[in-house]
Amino acid sequence: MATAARRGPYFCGIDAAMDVVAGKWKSLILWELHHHGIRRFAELRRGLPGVSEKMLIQHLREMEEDGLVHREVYREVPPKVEYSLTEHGVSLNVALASLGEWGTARMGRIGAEKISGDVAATARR
Amino acid sequence: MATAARRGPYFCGIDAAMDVVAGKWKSLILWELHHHGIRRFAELRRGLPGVSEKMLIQHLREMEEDGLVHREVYREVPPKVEYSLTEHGVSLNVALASLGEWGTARMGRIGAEKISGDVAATARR
DNA sequence: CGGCATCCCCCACGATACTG
DNA sequence: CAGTATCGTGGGGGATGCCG
Repeated sequence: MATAARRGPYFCGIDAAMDVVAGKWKSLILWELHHHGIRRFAELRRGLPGVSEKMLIQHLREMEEDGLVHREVYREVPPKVEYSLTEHGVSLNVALASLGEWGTARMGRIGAEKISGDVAATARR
Repeated sequence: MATAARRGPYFCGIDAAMDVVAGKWKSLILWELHHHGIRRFAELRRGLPGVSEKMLIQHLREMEEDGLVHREVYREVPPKVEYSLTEHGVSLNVALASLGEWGTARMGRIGAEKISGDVAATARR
């Protein structure tokens, strides 16, 4: 069963926000959806090298439950499902922007490498 | 041995930032140190109800290794150790501010409760 | 006071296989 | 294509006890 966020009680706002973003891939899913607007399941998979099918769907479901992601199902053959950010999800991404800049600066500071596009999934421990 | 951040490679800045903040209490430690400036070990413990001694010291060491926290040891009897944020740690906290506001807003949205205590009580705007 | 050492548990996460 | 189902595991994290 998907657990999603524990929904409190929290120590403070950061605690509540981290709860929703906790999970190995959630912030990356946010990032991916933010930059592409709408993405199909397979597109998301390709955008997140190394993610397993199971974790991707699980995180997506939890984020949907938390009101961050919208899931649109098209009853066709072959199946087609589109994921996008809700208003709430967009606002979270905006709030994450400054953190992203900090992280980028830190990467330069410590000389960390960046995973570009479809470079090896194995790069990630 | 403490692992601290994996130090890359990363997908993006958010990835790098989340890596450093990942851990059940790290963001809360940041918050606590930010609002009190300098704190002794026992003070931090009291400010984070529920944290175990082991996790607190482990997270503090990792954050020190990541350059976020400064550890000042006084060779006295009884022992005295003071923790504070480095410049880098302060900048991370600044970057976390907007996320904290988002989380606070979300708490209202979903009707989550707040853990009352030193951390929450000292939060002011 | 401020740690470090140990034991142990749970579950987030991964791998694999199958389905509408 | 977009999922389910199931099993196994690593390590994050809790509890407890000892030490300078």
